[in-house]
Amino acid sequence: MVESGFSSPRHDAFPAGLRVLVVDDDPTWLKILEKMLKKCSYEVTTCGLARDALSLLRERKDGYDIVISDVNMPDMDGFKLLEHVGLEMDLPVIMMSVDGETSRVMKGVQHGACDYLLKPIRMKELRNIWQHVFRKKIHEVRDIESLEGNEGLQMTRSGSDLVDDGHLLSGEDMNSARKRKDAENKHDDRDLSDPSSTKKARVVWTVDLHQKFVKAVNQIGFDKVGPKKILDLMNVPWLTRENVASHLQNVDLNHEGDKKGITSAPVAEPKGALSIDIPDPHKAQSSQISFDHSLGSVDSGLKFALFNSTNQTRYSWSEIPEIQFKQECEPLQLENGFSQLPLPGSQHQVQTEYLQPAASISSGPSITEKEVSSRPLYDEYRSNHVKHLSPTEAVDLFPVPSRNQTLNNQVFNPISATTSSMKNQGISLNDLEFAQRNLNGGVGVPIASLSEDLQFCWLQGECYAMNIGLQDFECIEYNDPAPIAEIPFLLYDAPRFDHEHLFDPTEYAAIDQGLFA
DNA sequence: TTTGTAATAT
DNA sequence: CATATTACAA
Repeated sequence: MVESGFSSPRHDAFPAGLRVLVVDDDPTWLKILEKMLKKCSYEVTTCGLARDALSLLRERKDGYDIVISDVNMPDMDGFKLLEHVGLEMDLPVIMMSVDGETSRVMKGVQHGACDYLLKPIRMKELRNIWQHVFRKKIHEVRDIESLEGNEGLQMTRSGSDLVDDGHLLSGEDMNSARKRKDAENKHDDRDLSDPSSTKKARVVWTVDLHQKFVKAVNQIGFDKVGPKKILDLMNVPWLTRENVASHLQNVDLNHEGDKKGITSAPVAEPKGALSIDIPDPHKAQSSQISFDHSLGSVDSGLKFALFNSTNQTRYSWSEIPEIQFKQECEPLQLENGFSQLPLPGSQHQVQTEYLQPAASISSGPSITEKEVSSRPLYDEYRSNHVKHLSPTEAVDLFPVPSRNQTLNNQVFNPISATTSSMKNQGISLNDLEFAQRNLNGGVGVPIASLSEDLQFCWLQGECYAMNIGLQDFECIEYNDPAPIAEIPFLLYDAPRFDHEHLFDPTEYAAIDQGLFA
C-alpha cells in the first residue's frame, strides 16, 4: 500500500527520482517548474488541467509521490483537486499561488496541503519537497503501528513561526481529507477522525481550559467543588471527570507547594488547600485582575489569585521557546531511498527523548532559566510576564468571553474537540483552530534537508499538539498589538539556518550513513 | 451506582 | 513535573 517505489534506477541519490506531478494552468509556470524540478533530479510530469491531473493520478495511484498544484485554475479549483487527491490517493500535495493571502494559505493547509509555496518558487523550495513524501511515510508507519495496539504517545509542544524568507510556509502532512484508517482502538471516544492523533491525547491544561475550570469552581463554591460538578460547568465535552479530578488535585497541591510559602497552615482538612489559604491581599490584587469580572465574591477573587499565581506561569509566552517533545520516532534507514522507509512491518525502536530541534530552538528549555543578555526583549518580556503577573496578563487582555465553546483550545485534536462542540451547540472554530494548529506546528521549520532538519521534521510531523492555544494567538494578534513585533522573536528566533548551503550531494551521503542508526 | 479522593503510575 | 490511572470508600 505504501509502496510507491521510485521508478528511477538511481537508488543512491536520495531524493532523486521523486515522481512529481505538477499542475498549473499557466504553461509558463509549468515549464519553469518542470525545469527546476528536473534540476532536482525529480521525475516530473506536468499537467495543465486539474482534471487531467486527477485522471492521471487515478490511472496510476502509485505513479506519483507528490503533487504540486497551483491554487487557481480554470477547470478546477486547486483546493478541489487537493481534496480529491487527499481523499483518493492520499498523496502529499503542495499548493502554490502568487499571492500569499493568509486566508488562502490557510485554506490550503486546512484542506490538507502539506505545504504552500508562493510564486515565484525557488529552487531551494523544490529541493526540499521530497521531505514531505518522506514524512508522510513516517506517519503512515506510525499510524499503522498505533493500530497494532500499542500505547499512545504524548505530544506537547509549543509552536514556532513563519519561516524567515516568508516563502515557504511549510505545513504538516495533515490531509484533512485523508483516508480513514479503519481500525480503531476501542477506547478513546474522541478523535475518531484525525489519523494523526490516533492516540489518546493527554489533556493539556491550557490557560483557556484552566480558566473554565476556575470559573466553574467559583461558580460552584469552594466548599462544594467536585470533579463532576466542575466538569459539567466547564462544558468541555471531551473532558472527563478524571481529567478534572486530576487537575483539581494538582491545583491545590501546587498551591501549597508555592515556594512563597503561602499561609499553608497545617490543615488536616483535605480540601483545605482550596478554601483556606487566603493569600495576602496584595498578591491577590495583582494576580487576580483578569478574573474578577467573571465572578462575584471577593472570595472568588482571592481564589483565582491562587490559581493564577501558581499555575499559569507555565503558560506564559515566555514558555514558547521551550519546545520540547517526548515521543517515539521510527528509526529510519535511508540507505536505499524511499523505498526503504520502514514499512508497516519493521519494528526497530528508537527513542527520542526531549529532542530539541537541534540547530533551531537550541536555546530552548534553558533559556528560561538563564540570563540571555543578548535578548533584551525576551528578558523584558519574561520578567514582566513570568515574574510578576505571569501570563495572566495575557489573559487580562482577553477577557473571558461569554460564549463558551467557542474558545475551546485544546488544540490537541481539533477535530474531536470540534466534533463535540458541534454536538453541543453547533458552534465550531474548527477552521481557525485547524489552521492555527498548522501554522504553529507546521510552519517554522523550513523543509530543509539536513539531518537536523530531518529530525525536526519528524518531530514536527508528530507533534500536532501544540500547547499554544488559540487564545494565545488571539491575545497577541487581536488584543495587544504591541507585543506583536516580539512574537516572531520569541517564537521563532531559532531556525535561521540557511538552507542554501545544504544541498550538496554530500549531505545526502551523510544521511545515508547511519545518521539514524 | 456514582462521586470524590488518595495513592500511585507514567 | 503535570496529568493519568487505580483503588477504594462514602
